[in-house]
This record gives sequence, C-alpha cells and structure tokens, in this order.
Amino acid sequence: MPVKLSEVAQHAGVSLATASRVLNGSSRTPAADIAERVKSAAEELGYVANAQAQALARSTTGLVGLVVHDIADPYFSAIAHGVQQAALQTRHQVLLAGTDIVGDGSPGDAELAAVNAFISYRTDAIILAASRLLDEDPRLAKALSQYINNGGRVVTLGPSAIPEARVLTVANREGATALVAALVAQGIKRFVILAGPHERNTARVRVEGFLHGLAEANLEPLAVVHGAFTSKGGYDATVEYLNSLGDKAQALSVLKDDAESPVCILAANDVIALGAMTALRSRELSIPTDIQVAGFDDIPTLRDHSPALTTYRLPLEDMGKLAAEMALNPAAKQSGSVTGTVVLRESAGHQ
Amino acid sequence: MPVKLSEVAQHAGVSLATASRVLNGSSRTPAADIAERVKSAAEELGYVANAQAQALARSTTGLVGLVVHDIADPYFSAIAHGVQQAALQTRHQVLLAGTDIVGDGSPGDAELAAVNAFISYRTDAIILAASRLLDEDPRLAKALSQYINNGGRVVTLGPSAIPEARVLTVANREGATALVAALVAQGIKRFVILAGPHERNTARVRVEGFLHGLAEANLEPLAVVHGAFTSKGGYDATVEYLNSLGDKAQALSVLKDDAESPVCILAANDVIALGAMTALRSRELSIPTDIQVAGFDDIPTLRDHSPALTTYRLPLEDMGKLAAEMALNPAAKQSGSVTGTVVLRESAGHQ
DNA sequence: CATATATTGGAAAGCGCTTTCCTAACGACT
DNA sequence: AGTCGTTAGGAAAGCGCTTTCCAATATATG
Repeated sequence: MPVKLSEVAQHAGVSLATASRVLNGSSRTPAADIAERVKSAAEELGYVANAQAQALARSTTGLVGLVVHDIADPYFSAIAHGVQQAALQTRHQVLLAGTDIVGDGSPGDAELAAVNAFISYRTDAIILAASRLLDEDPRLAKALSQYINNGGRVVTLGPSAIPEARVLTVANREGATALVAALVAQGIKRFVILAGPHERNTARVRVEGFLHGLAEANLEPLAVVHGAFTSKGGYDATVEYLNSLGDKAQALSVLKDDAESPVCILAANDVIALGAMTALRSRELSIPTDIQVAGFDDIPTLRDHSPALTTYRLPLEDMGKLAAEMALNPAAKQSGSVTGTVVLRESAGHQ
Repeated sequence: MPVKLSEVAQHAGVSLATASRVLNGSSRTPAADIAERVKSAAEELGYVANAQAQALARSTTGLVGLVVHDIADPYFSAIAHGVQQAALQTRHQVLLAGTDIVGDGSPGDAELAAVNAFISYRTDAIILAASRLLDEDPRLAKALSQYINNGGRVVTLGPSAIPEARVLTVANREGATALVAALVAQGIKRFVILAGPHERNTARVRVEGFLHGLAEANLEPLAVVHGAFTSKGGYDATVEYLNSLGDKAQALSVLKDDAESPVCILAANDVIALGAMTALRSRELSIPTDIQVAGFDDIPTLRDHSPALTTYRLPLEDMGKLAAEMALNPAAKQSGSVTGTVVLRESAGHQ
C-alpha cells in the first residue's frame, strides 16, 4: 500500500528507470531539471524506497547481523553499541539476536537459529559475539561456510571452528595472565578462581590465563569454583566457597592470615565479581582487608562501584566497532586483535 | 549465488509452486512422498529461503524495528531484551537502532533516520523506546502516520505526538510521586532533585512527579539541578549542588541538620543516582547518614550496589515484552500501561 | 553539412519468491 | 459406465525495484 517508485515516476512524468536513477545512487545522473521534478514528486507523495525490493534487485541488503548472548548484559550491550556506530558509517542496519532467549528446540540451537535467520535475510555480514560454546555445532559451521562461500562475511569475537571466518582475537588469556601477574606483584599469593560455566569458551580461556599466571609465579589456586556467568552465579559460587571453609571465624582465619595478604578472588568477569562482592558483604567480610576481588572486562556501569573493582579493561565498544568494520568492509583484514589493560583498584588493595 | 528454490524444485523433480508449498507454510500441503522428496533436496543443497524475496511476494517482512536511545544503557538494553523475547514468539527478527549515535545531520535527526530506515525495510512494526524529545519532529509524526496508514503498527513507550500510534503508558509520574510519598513517610523533608536534561520527556515527567509528591506534602525542593541522563551527569550535577553549599563543613551543616533527617537526592534515574553517589563518596559524605539518595528504574546491575539504592522499580523487560506484543499482534489492544513499585533500600535510610 | 561520438531517457528483463488460476487425475456415487 | 466433486501439481503473473540494452537526441569532428 505504500507509494511506489512507479507512482513517483508517473507523477513526475518520467520513466521508472529515470526515477530510480534519481532517487537511488546510480552511476548515471539524469539532468538537473528532471531530477528536481522527480525529487519533489517523491517528497510530495512521501515515497520511501522498499529496501526489500532493492535488496532483491541489487542482491545486497544493507543489513548486518549481530548475535550476542544476552543483550541485557552490559558486556554485550557495549559491544552492540560499538557495532551500531560502525554500521552507521556504512549505512547498514543491524539485526540483533540473542542466544540466551530460546524458543522451541534445545538452548544450544539458539545460535544456529539466529544465524539461519540472518542468512535467510541475506545480511551482508554476520558478527558472532556470543561467547561461543566449547563444542561448536557442526551444523553452524556448515551453514556459515556456505554463507561465506556465497559472499557473506563472518567475524567472530575470539576463535571459532569456522576456518573461513574473520576473527577478532581478544586478549582474554593474556589479560588474565597479566592481571594475575600484577596482583602477584602487589604481594598477593593466594587466589580463588570463580570460573563461570566451563562450557563457555571465553570463561574457559580466562581461567586458563589465570592459571598460567599463577603457574608462572609458582602458585596454585586455593580453589576453582564453577557457576553461571552472572551476578547470581558469582554470588552462589562465593557462598559455596565460603561454606567450604567452615564458620565465619574459621573462614576469616584462612582468608586473612596475618603473615600474608588476604585471599584474592579472581572472577571470570566483572558481573561475577559483582555477585561475589555482594556475597562477601552479606557475610560481613570487608573488601579489601578481609578478602580481595578482581574481575574482568571493566564494565562501564561498574566503574562507579565501591569498592572500586580491580579488573582487566577490555575496550568493549571498540571491539564492537572493529568487528563491524572487519565485517562490513570487504577489503578489511581477515583478522585483528584487541588487548586491554590491567586496572588496579581498591578491591584488590590498591590505594 | 546461494541455492534458490527453483534449483531445489528441479532437484526434486517438482515445480516451483510445489517446492514453495512444501518448504514454506502454505495452506496447501502436497502429498507426503513429494514433500519428502522436496525436503531432502532442500537439505541436500543447503537451501535457505531468501527472506527478502519472500517479503516482497508476501508483503510482510517478519521484521520489527526497535529504536532506543543508547543500547549500552542498561535501561534500554533491558527493554531490548524483553522485545527480543516477544519477537521470538512470533518469529520476528529485530532491527535495532540507537538515537545516541549520530551520523551526519543534526542529533535530533537520528530518530527520524532510524524510523525512515525501518519504514524502508517495511518492518511489520516499529517500537519507539527512545525517551522521546519534548518537541517532537513533525516530519517524524508525518512519516509514522503514513506508515500506520499503510498497515504498519507503531507503539511508543510513553505518550507521543502520533495520534494513531499505540501507546504503552509507563507510570513515570505516578511512580515518582509514590516514591516521594514513601520517602516523606520515612520522615524525610528536604529534597534535591537531579532532573536530567529538560528536553527529555521521561526525565521531565519524572521530575513533575517528584514535584507533585512534594507539593502534596506541602514541601518544595531545595534545588533542582539539570544535567545529562548519565552517570557523569549525576556526578556533575551533584558536585554543582554541593559547591553551591560552600565548603565541606558548611555543606554538612546544611545536609545533616540534627533536628531533621538528612537531605535526600531524588535522581531522575538510577544511573544519575549512581553518579551522584560517586560524587558524594568523593566528598566523603556518607550515605545514608550524611545524605540520602533515591533513583528510578531499579536497573538490575545496580541491585548489587552498596549502599543499596532506594528506587522505583520498573519492570523493564516486561515493558519491552509488552510493547512488542502490542506491536506484533495486529489484534492487540491499542494501549496498555505498566506501573512499578517503590523499593526502599539502604540509600534512603531503610534498614 | 554529413558522419562519428557522447549523452540521456525509456522499455523490458530479471532478482527469488508466493499465489491465483487452470488442468488433469482420482474416487465416489447413481 | 458416466457424471460430479475433490484434490493435487504446474504455469504464469506479479511483488517493487535495478540495470542492461536501445533508440533518440545532442555534441563534436572532418
């Protein structure tokens, strides 16, 4: 029912071809007076080009698909924000899917479903930012390779099992190691790791980085506790750990050995660390004197937190921007990488 | 270059029409053996329907457009999350746009640009969640009415200047009033309002609600300070207010009059409140003994904050879900409303 | 002034689907 | 056996654009 190009053409007294050339960037530009007539006709009728039809005719859609795990998670929303910025540069619209929200089918299928939807809409590119699962679905890999062979571009945040995809490497491992090293340099010797779910790639790699950092200092973690990749996951894991220590007095005697600096909790991300801090507070353990905490990501919203969270800062928005640039520019590099910086703050005893 | 339906049909030895009927929900279902042949041909060739072509033929796209202000803001990302959930139910894909990110053109044009893009893609519906500007762009209203007349559905969060749009009313005003009433009931008498930017509708309405609540208690705010709708905005506004009070001793004598309970800062949203708390902490004012703070929204990430923030809880995800349902179900009600609840916590002296 | 060369607008052929309309086949019924 | 009502597959006409190819006109060249 919307007005179509043929009506505009008729209204302006020109052919379809001419109207098309005037209104949509063509290599051929009709004469100025004709162009003017067409433009005002379009304006007058309130013409808006049908992008679907254009996509069909041009065989390029101006769409970019972004799949995240949970858009409500500040980690992903920051990335999404970066993607939007880059998408605007190339006048792309972003199609968003979240793998945390499952319809029918198994939870693991959400990513496949999202990717298939994007492929169906013939997005020019797909950005996979959902922290990938460990055992990648072969159907996903197959669908994506086919998509790439058909001219689609795929970029993944972190390594993936799709050989043809462009990958934006994130210094999760190195960052985790660097964070531990910085903490060790502060005199901390005893660590507990809140590892998140072990099937999540990102979490696993960070934990490996933590362990590697510890090993380099000839240290071993007091414990490695798994849990959900959420605030509640951090809370529960912390409670679990504290309970394993006995009652409060016993716990304190372990955590705060006079001879050494307190135990430091290494969380696989900031949100987990946040949950951990809440748990500690509820046990009336004070940070950083009784126990210390470090996170990962440096989520913007948490920068106002008190005590300020020691963490490894990842340039989340830039990651999104970079990924989108790699995805949207056909000539972009096939791979890129981002690193972050250790940010020492109060939660780990920094003044 | 992707495989198309005609190839599948040929591979299965049937006509285009039959293949279409088998693979895409048609009212007519071909015989079982034929269907099987088509399906396995599709599977074998890795056929994925071209949604653009389907959209063109069916004149419905399966797309829903969501325009937010800043997807990195937890308020909007929570809403987006809700929208995603509802969109999955109707198998819609969500197209996301943010008005905080501006290309060329004036910043105010971002919303118009987003809406025009969505109209161009012929989204089945558009959800306007960006906290609307006070002076709505007439071009926006025009574009949207035309869109609605052409069969599109529009739902706005909060009132809008588009008479044909469905509106999901949010109890910003009532919530703000209720929050103040609850605070007054706690014995608080002196309030400072951090109003956010005055051109933002949401902020303005909330401030009106605050003022209304105060008036009902025969009170007036000590001050109303405007600023950005961000953490930094809250920080700056708070610093500005504190500076107006003189040095720390003078400030303290004002804030914490022995005869009365401390001054309470009413922020137009949680993020502003967060910034305010950071500012207070940097001035070594303790919450809630020296000064108190209340926010608005009850952002999930902030629930782990200490001191816990008194606020008005809005069911953000549900709002998104509801808005999307109103948008996606043609037969849905033309309007709906959501209210929240006052949540008294430590930051305003609640035990 | 005639011919070769750009330019410019228009007709029409797709782009990959859906869906109406048609025809053929089949079974049921008298 | 003949007729009618069903059902099922296929041909073809769009959906709203872009773009190639043509024809016609305008410009440049000898």
